[in-house]
Amino acid sequence: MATDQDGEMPTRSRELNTRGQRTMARLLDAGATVFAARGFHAARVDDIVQAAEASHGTFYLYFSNKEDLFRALAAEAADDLARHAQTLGPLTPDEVGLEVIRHWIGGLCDLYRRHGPVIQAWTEAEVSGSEFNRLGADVVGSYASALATRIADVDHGNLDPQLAALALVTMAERLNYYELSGQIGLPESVAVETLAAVTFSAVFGIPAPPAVVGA
Amino acid sequence: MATDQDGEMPTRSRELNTRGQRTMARLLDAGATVFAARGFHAARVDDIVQAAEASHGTFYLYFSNKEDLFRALAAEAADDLARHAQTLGPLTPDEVGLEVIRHWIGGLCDLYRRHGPVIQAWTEAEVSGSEFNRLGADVVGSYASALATRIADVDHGNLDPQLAALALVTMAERLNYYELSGQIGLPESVAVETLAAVTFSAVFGIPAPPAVVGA
Amino acid sequence: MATDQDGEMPTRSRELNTRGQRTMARLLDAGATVFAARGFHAARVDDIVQAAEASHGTFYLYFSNKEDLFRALAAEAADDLARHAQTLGPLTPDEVGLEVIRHWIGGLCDLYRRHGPVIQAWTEAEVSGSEFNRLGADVVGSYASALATRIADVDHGNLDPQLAALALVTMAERLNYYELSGQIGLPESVAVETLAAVTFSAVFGIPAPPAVVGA
Amino acid sequence: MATDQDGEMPTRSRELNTRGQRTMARLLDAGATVFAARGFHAARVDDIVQAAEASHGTFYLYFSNKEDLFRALAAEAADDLARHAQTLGPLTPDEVGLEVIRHWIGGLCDLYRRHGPVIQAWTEAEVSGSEFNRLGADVVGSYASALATRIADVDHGNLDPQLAALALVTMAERLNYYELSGQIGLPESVAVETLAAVTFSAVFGIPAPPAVVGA
DNA sequence: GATGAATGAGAATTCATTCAT
DNA sequence: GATGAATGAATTCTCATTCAT
Repeated sequence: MATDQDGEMPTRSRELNTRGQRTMARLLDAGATVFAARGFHAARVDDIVQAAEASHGTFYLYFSNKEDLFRALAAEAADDLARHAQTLGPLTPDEVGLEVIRHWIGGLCDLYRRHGPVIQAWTEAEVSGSEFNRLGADVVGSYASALATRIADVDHGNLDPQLAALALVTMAERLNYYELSGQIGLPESVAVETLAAVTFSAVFGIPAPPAVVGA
Repeated sequence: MATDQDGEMPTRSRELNTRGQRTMARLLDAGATVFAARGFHAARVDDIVQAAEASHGTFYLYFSNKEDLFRALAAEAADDLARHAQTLGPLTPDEVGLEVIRHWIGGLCDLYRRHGPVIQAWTEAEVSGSEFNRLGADVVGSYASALATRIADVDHGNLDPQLAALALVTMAERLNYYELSGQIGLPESVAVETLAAVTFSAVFGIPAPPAVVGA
Repeated sequence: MATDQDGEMPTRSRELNTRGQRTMARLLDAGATVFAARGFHAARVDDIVQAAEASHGTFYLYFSNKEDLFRALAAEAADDLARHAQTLGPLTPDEVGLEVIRHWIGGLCDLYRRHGPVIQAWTEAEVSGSEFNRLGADVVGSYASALATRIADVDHGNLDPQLAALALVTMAERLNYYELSGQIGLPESVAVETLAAVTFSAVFGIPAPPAVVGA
Repeated sequence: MATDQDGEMPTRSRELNTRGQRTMARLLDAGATVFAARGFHAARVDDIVQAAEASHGTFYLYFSNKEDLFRALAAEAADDLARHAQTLGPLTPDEVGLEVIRHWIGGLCDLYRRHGPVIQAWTEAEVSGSEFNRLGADVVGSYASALATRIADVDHGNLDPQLAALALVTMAERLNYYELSGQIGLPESVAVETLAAVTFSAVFGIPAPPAVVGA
């Protein structure tokens, strides 16, 4: 009756009682840590298992392989980001509008920081065409279309809203990446400020109002 | 040009006669192809050797390992890019300035397209701290400081030139990445136009002059 | 009846109350099913446990391992067969003698069909020298000596009764095997008829009397 | 160009020079030995590799897995047997006919003895429906149809030629099996004699002529 | 009696690298 | 210069069995 043939889904197919849930959580945490430290490819199941203080067999009780665990982490990150992407309100060419942008990008940066390791690992996770590429593209797409909608409302005619939105979003994404990867070290607040200012200028074709000190 | 950082150097120390040069070229080509197709980690020496119609032994005659070959490809790409980064001239708040930006970004896009596979592979090549990360950061850094210099010349005071330049360069880089990876398909000319317009707005705080048809 | 050959005996030593008996029966049934479906080696304890809707722990409450459960099934089959082997009466060179043979072989076929999965699995169960080989040899031996006795009674001098009996029994066994394994599909009645006719001819050196229609 | 995607065929895809051929032969020999000693399931790649005095890696250079090596051995055995099956000439109800049968069955026994380990292992190799079952059924089928043709020529009307032939062939096969597996020890010559006599009786419905001493 | 989470030894497989020819 | 057979360390994954609840 049970069609036991497929490989992928030891997880979530079983009702787990408290002990099991805790073990699974431990494995997920360990996974996040290890992926962050070594990247997806270099991470060995053995590393994760050790970090989680579990046995090899236990790992495969909960996940069918390294990718399966990673998928769980990635899905969570993608959900959080996609949900946040929708929160951008209408934009006005004034200090209020700038604050809206600043707040939205700030939220993006926060999430990036929280899920950074996973996001970076999924960039690396597989080559063109993998499910993780799609996941990444979906997230970027969510942000881009949210922003595109607001740009289209303003529409001063000089920009393709879709494309401009995409460019601005990738800018935010990538600056976060460089910051997180430690290759370039800058205070976050400034980065958010800069990203917001560039976005504002691009959307309205005017300089961003001067930053209010202490904002 | 390559300054042989370490102990690995079976080659380039030897004068190669014609046959040897051709074999080496074949291996480099094959490497570029294979890295493009499968990414750095998934690429096996065996793949490269087969694509080059050479033997395993031959590979190790020219390169000390997979990374060594990749380094050669990456160094070439990095050189080309770093050289091009320097070509940005002074910017003016008019159609001429826009054209300068457009041309510079266009060149960047061309190079990205030419060396794309290698660039993507080096993003993936290794995690935080690897020599390839440094290489990538260096390239981005070259572009960013070239642009920062020009922004500082203008200086309308609302932006940190370093940071804004960095943001704008990552935007260009990342949009190219998405275009190349096929996850998002858009006509190049438009992308260049959009990147240039956003950059122009950011630098001068005014809308980019309308695009001249056919530019 | 089972004389517990060795140290393994978590069960059968204990009086089981009704619940326990039912659980054990469920496990035995599940075992038969799973061994039939996947063979001895490929059958996992997990498969059996799932089929029996029991837990892993429960399995080891009743059997010390997979082999132990299998032994129980095999012993039952072997008992049935050995008992039936003894039921062959004296043979006469006429229609009555043929009917005796036919009936005996028919019974063998019935039992083979009932216990087929287990019989097949024990063929596979282990290589040369295992206890299951011995079990199989014993069963074949029982049949062979029963038949040998009757052949010796007739003794037309051209055959070694032991050997001929063995050959004829293996014939019956193996034809059943092929039929059961589905590799060759033939109506049972015909198979019994053919086996009986060949046996009759071999024993008496004359053709079997023509089959009575509907026999 | 090379469609490198499938798993199964490192072998025979490469032109092997002498060294390679010898290694492959060593692995095949070792495989036959190990399969004979432990059976298909219990045989580990490691056993084979040790017997062949080769390394683990070398094994996978020539075969994609244990099954692949076994397939090679099985195919050879099946070929030999299928070819021999065709060599049965017309049967006459006299000493000559008996000799023909005796010779044919003798050949079968010889081949069984030569390829016995493999034949036994393939019986065990996998459960219902595997390619090895089919192989076995094919071989039995070849023998059965060769014999069926000769029985049909005689046709004394009391037997279904197909079925009788099948029964007689399985008898020969299985008696060999028991002999080889050592569960029952008998001099070969007698076994052949008995098998031939039973077959002769079944085909012609008369006793086999007395064996000529020294035949 | 029953459960099912945890264990860990064991087996398979891959692939970078070496080396004799 | 070139070859390709051989190597073996590293890694993944499976499954019988135990044990705390």
